Amino acid sequence: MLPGTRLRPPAACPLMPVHNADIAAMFEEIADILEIQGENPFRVRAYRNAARTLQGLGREAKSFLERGEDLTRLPGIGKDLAAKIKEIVDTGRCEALDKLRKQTSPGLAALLRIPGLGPKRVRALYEELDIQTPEQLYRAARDGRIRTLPGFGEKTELNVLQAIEAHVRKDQRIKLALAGQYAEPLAEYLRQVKGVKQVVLAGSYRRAKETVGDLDILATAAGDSPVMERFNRYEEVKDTVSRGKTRSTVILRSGLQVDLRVVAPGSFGAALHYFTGSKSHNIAIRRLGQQHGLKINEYGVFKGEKQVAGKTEESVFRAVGLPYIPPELRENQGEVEAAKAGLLPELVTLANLKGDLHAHTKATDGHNTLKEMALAARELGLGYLAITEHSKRLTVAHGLDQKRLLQQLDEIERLNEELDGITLLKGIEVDILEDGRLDFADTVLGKLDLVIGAVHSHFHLSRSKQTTRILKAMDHPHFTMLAHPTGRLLQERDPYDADMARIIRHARTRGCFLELNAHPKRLDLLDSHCRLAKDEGVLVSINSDAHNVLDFHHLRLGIGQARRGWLSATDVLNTRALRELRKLLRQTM
DNA sequence: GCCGTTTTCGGCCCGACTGTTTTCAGTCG
Repeated sequence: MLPGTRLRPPAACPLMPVHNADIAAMFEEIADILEIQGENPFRVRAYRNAARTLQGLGREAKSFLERGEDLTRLPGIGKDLAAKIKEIVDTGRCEALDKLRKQTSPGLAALLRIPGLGPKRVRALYEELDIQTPEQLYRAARDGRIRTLPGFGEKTELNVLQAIEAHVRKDQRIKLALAGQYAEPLAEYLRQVKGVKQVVLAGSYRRAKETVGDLDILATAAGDSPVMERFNRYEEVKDTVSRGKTRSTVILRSGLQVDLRVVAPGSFGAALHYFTGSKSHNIAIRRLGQQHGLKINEYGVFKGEKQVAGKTEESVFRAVGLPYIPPELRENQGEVEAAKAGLLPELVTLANLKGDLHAHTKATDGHNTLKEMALAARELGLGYLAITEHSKRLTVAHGLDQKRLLQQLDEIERLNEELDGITLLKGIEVDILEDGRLDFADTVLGKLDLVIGAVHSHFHLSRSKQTTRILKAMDHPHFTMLAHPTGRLLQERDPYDADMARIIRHARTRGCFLELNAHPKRLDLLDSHCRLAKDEGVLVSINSDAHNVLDFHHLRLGIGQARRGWLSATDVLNTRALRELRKLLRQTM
């Protein structure tokens, strides 16, 4: 099967509410078409920047307009784009996009997604060979027609063929935790090579993004080190995509692409900054450099010919008058401005966590006993652990009914008397039923230290029904915390459609909490939700959702996600000591 | 199309690698 077109979400129709993602998709489409038409690349970038701003906003553009707030205050959005956003929100359409669509073939944007094809080549393929879809491209390449075009050759034709085939086979991104399993051993292998001084995993892996598209590895090494040679001979390497003296790209057997960049030690900081990204953060920093009369590249910070910084990342930031910005914040989502103003948050760390408020045992779908889970949590330095089994409705997980829950509460009490250094809290992960009721009676829920509510069914309700359902559950007097608030499973299931901004505001009103679920598949709240929660003063609990004793290590992933959401220790519920935690929990009951 | 310690025009980040070229365009990150 050919890749077909990776379809964008359809442009919103006038009767449907328009979300930021819809507007962003329309702006991206405009950018694609303009790019193929050979428009001013900076104009193209303006649309892409605006799309990014909208996606990271955390609040609907619609609500800005309803409150009469000025959209041009947002970064990368000026008078023209603000007017287009308003047009899209009001009508569901964008006249400029409609016009562009008429001028071009709808499939061309999909061709841009094929590695090796940029706007120039896509345009040439369209104009010379009338190629409009990946299928047509595949046939043309197979028939040897691509090589006849000026600027194309045999090699390019072969690369196109392979790129399309690879495009079909592989999922584009892999989950952060899985990336680590490939990345860490490879980094360790490189560290063993003669002459190598430092090896660091950079890119989106270092920024702790939920998924990673490729691995970026930075090394410093002596001039005669065989590191590049050894990299290309790593036993998991299947293909070498490109290979130079300072930079190589390979594909591992797993399909994962890995870039290695080697620089001299004096350039380490500049290269690490450059290679960590994000791209738009780097652009912002380089622009700031220009304002200071400096040129910044991966080799250092330069005033004229002279290198003035770059040995460490700190020195790069210092050169442009900024404090160190942690990698997780480098998305050009306000971190540069915050750094300038001295308003960067001191981000939460794993060491700040004093406990975990979501875990399962053998009683439902977990694999270890209460005691084993308690001891494992204590081993990691946690002082408390909430046991939060599934409720009876979740029969697939062997959810607890009232009798079994009460038995478990007794057992927890006995264990708490027996164990030192860890306290088990009595909880439940209760199902939020379709109508917003909870899957247990008040009398039972009242006996618990905390009640975590979760949606495990009816994922496809309309936005308004889903939102109402969750708000109603939160209104329940015993409701403490909303678990995995978006319900997404990375690369498996989209989040359910619910108004997160409203849910977060409601949590503030009700005095309850939101979970950041640290499971490698979940990692929700999203970063933008974390920022919203922080702004609203809603505390977030970073929970492992452990189903066995090894799962507590997932907390590290949750911390990465929380840091990307700008959270400090004070913004996180389970950084509190047990006594203070109990006080906070009681306030919600 | 955005933006302003070079502010309403004229800039807009910067370099490596490949392939098709004889000096560089295109793509990528």
